[in-house]
Amino acid sequence: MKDQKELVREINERKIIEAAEHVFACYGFKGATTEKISKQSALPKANIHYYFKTKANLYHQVLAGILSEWMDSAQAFDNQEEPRQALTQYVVSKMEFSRLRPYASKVWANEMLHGAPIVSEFLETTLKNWLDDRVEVIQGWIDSDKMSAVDPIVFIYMIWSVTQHYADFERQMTLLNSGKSFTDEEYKIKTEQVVKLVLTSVGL
Amino acid sequence: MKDQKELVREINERKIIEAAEHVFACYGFKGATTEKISKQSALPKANIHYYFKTKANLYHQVLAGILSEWMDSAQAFDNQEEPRQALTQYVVSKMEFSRLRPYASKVWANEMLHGAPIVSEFLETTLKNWLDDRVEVIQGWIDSDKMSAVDPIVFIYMIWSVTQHYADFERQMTLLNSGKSFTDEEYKIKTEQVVKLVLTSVGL
DNA sequence: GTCTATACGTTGATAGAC
DNA sequence: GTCTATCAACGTATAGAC
Repeated sequence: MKDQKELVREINERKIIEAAEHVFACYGFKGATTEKISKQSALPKANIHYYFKTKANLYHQVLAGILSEWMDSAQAFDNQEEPRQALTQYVVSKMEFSRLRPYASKVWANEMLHGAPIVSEFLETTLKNWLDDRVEVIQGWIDSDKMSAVDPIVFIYMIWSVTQHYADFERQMTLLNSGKSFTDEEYKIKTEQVVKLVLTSVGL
Repeated sequence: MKDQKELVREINERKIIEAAEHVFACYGFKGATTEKISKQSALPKANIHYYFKTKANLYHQVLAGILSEWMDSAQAFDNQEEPRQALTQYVVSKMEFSRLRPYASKVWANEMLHGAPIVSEFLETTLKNWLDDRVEVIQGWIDSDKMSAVDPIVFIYMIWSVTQHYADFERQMTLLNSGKSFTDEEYKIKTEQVVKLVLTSVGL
């Protein structure tokens, strides 16, 4: 049984990581101050350093959490054998991630924009392996005439970009929508449209 | 005829804006320091302030330049009457922009990620008008059965995201390509693939 | 117009009382 | 483990010599 202090530590670390993800997403690594994170988490600034030692370390841990979630949602691709079902499920899962975890997506985008200094290794190993495998699966579908012949990499990048756009460029979309965010119902329809475009683009 | 000093001013301002675009793209607004910009432009730090007064003002001017280029490339959409030609030209033009001006695209993406504090007004007015007009054009094509019935907005967002991805996520693509950037020839092929996917997605 | 030296504010991090 | 007070480093901006 966990003692009191351990429990407090867990709760506070979670609070801080959530707050940090929010602040890093909104201001970037440099623009995010430990004071902003402390206010967002409703915890004193010194506690941020007590729990995470440095801002850089906190950022690392935020990214680690995002990577682990990213890999989870990547599994949606493999739950189905047929391209139509697999791609639908994957796109829907990516769109849900953008809807539910926009800050995570933005932190990720920010890290990429600025040269991926922290997650380079993950990209070169885990993600590259995942991508290579998925390219093979797609190539298999193409070879057995289940979808049209396209460059699988270009196709996957299209799925990533179009789905992540709904998180990363949320602000642009809202401003172009007369300042109104999409309702859940609207977002559901947008998701269906995205699925349709993606499937149609490869003849499904 | 311009005198010597005016010429020097023009040349230096251009140098600084180019350097600033590069540095803002790589480090974000906060992460970009006037010292980095001064080194990148090979001009003393004090001159940055002499020409642009504040870092914020310099950032404004960098964004203004990007907006103006953005509107130029937007015209590619209107050079053709038929959807196939218009969309092809537009996608190619967006892909070229990502290839030739990756830093501009990244500064833009960064501004969006962090809530578009500077360009909100442009988005709500100029860009919103442009978008509304293009939505009408696309709806016209749909109504006259020249392309399949899709949500024009979702479709345009797809074009934006997939083309801009090649600039903003350049680093991710390079790392997933065994550390090698795309050659001009490879990029040309990728562009053709993107055009094909976009056209096919709406039945063209 | 150019550039060195510096003032001032901000921020990451810690010491030390509780 | 919590939190206030404070330091040291950095970065923007400017003053003033050339």
